[in-house]
Amino acid sequence: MAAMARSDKRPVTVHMIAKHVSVSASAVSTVLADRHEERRLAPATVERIRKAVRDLGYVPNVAARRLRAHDPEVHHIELGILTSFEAPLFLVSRVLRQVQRMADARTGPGRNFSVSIAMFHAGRLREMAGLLNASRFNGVVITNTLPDDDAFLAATTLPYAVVVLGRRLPNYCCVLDTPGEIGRRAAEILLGRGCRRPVVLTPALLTQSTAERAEAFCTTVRAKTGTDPARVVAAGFTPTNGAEALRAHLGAGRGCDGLYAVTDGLALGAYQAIKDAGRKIPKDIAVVGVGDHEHADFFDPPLTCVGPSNETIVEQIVTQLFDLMNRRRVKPVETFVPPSVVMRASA
Amino acid sequence: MAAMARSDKRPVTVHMIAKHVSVSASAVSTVLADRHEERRLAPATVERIRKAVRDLGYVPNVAARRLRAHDPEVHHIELGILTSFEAPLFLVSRVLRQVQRMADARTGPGRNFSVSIAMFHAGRLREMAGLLNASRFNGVVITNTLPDDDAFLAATTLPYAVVVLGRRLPNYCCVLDTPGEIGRRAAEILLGRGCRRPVVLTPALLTQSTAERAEAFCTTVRAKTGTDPARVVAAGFTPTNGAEALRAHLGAGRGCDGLYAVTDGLALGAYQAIKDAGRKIPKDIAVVGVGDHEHADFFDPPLTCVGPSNETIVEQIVTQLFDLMNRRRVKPVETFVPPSVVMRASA
DNA sequence: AGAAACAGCTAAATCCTTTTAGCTTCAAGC
DNA sequence: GCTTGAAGCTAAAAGGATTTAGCTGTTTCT
Repeated sequence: MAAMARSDKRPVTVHMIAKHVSVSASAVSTVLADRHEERRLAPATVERIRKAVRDLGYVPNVAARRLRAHDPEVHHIELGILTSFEAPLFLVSRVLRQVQRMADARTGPGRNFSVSIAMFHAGRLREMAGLLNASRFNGVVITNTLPDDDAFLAATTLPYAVVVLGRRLPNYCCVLDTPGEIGRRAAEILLGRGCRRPVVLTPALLTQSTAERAEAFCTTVRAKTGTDPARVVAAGFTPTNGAEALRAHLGAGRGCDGLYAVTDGLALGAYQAIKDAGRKIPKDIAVVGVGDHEHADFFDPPLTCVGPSNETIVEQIVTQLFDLMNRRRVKPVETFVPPSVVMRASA
Repeated sequence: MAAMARSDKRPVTVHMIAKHVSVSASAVSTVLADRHEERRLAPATVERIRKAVRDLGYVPNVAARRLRAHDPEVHHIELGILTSFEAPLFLVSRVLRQVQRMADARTGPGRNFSVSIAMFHAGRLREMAGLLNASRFNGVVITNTLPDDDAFLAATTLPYAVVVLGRRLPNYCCVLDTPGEIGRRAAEILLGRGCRRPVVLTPALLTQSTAERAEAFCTTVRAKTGTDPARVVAAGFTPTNGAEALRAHLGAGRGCDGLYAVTDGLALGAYQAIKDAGRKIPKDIAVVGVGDHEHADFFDPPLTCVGPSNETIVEQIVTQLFDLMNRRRVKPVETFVPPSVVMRASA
């Protein structure tokens, strides 16, 4: 039966079931909604329909249901946060909560919102259903894209409200931290503590933001000390990757008295490697992260962060998204948010 | 203008714009899709339409677009993970990834899936748009519900594929850890280490699962030692809440040589309170968590966990969800997954 | 002058479901 | 024999947007 459904050319519709059982579409719909009692369908008919529904493998078309079911007096607005599967959800969930808050404030009779998170495979944003023909969302926030996705976006202007978080793309409203600032401040903190052998820890696959942080860090260190910092490259961006990479570096006896990790996941792994090597944070090695981990404050010792200032970023994103939807803003703008520095015990 | 749009009775449709400008709906649609060049609309007309679109505050109806835009040869299936805003996303994102993996495996010509996370305000699941009339999802996984939501679900059988994670509801397929097991094992570990004054740390607002963990823990301790463990209640479930609650307990001089935290967020906060009090983990106070935190392995010391075994749970959920959608399973079943124990350094 | 090309637009069909109003047939009641 | 009621079903409209085919004038070419 299942195989039969699989091999069918077209999706099964209510009409096809109706034809198959020789009844009307209305009868089928009635059964699907479990309202055959109140509408007095004969039990035998109900059974025949049920069987056909099962045998043909019917799956309702939600778009059609929605169109039909919705109250024509109310406006239903669909918002999405688009992020890659591979990325952590911390910032995303903050954005979601804030979007929801603004949506709730505008919800009333005649207007309501649905906010959801949809994920794409990193580098394959273009394959996401309904993106191009605007048939899924009234407005989206896009984040955690890879270079391929950026290229796709740059080449296609999506015909609805789009705010891009953390990337610069000329044809969209973009919100991101002030270029170069984060890496520079991180370098200043480490050098300010007297670090002589700073190290930067990055994942192998750099995004626009991580690349820029590393770059600015190196540039600043070079400018102030004349030499480039060591670069330690982790296989991925999990704590495990970070721990392995740093362990290898420390194990090889190469010096390190200050570490800048371009994501907090890596910093967390670095903590473990540093402690395993018998070094103290911050006495032997000072550590600076970026504040993209929910619990940076509960690291041991608490992690000093130079990073995007999340409240401001989220606020900007949401304001722009709603402005775009109201057509109050027309031209794309780039918004740079200065980094926030949170000094804690690790540096 | 915006005010005007706000006060309108009904949502603005393409037809309303058309009437307003005295052109046909086709013309308006053409302009909305930015295809007026290829379809040779007069620039003046385009401008008039554009102005009306702005003035009337048109927002497209995505359900209608989707119905029209979709390729009738392909079946589009919409899956959702429904969770509350307040809950952490760790397990949710694992479920999502696994659902997506199974969906990808079944995607082909003629069949594709969208998976998304939708959030509800804790206790107000019933207000989620499209839940009741099945006009939003073909199948959902529901989790992180509060008692009010559970009551709502128990009273309403949603007419599509639903799997409930972490709760027992008679009318749905439920997947959850074996009742009582987690708390019991946690107690055994602490008592096995010779703890005499075990403490259980819980949030003030208990869910089915947290309540049960605490209960089973207490029962086991009572059975083996004759006395109930101390109960420390945190205001919420963040690390900060946990730290505050435990600090108060330790500060008051009440004893504690073993701690069971019913969520890892609380355990993380507890670590801080314990260290601040100058006590060592696990020497002075052993700690057991539940493994719902992504990085329990990178706590310092790594957190010993007795908790749901996530791979198994996620696998069960996804299997059942797809079975339900294929109508291969009809009756609701309860699936209990035995807890997994991960001994690390904290106990 | 007549044919062809073009500019600028519209009518109607289509996507899939659900619901409303109402049609047929048969049985019971007067 | 005629009305009434119920049982069991159907036809058709509606929901909003998009697209296809095609219509009406005007201009250009021969």
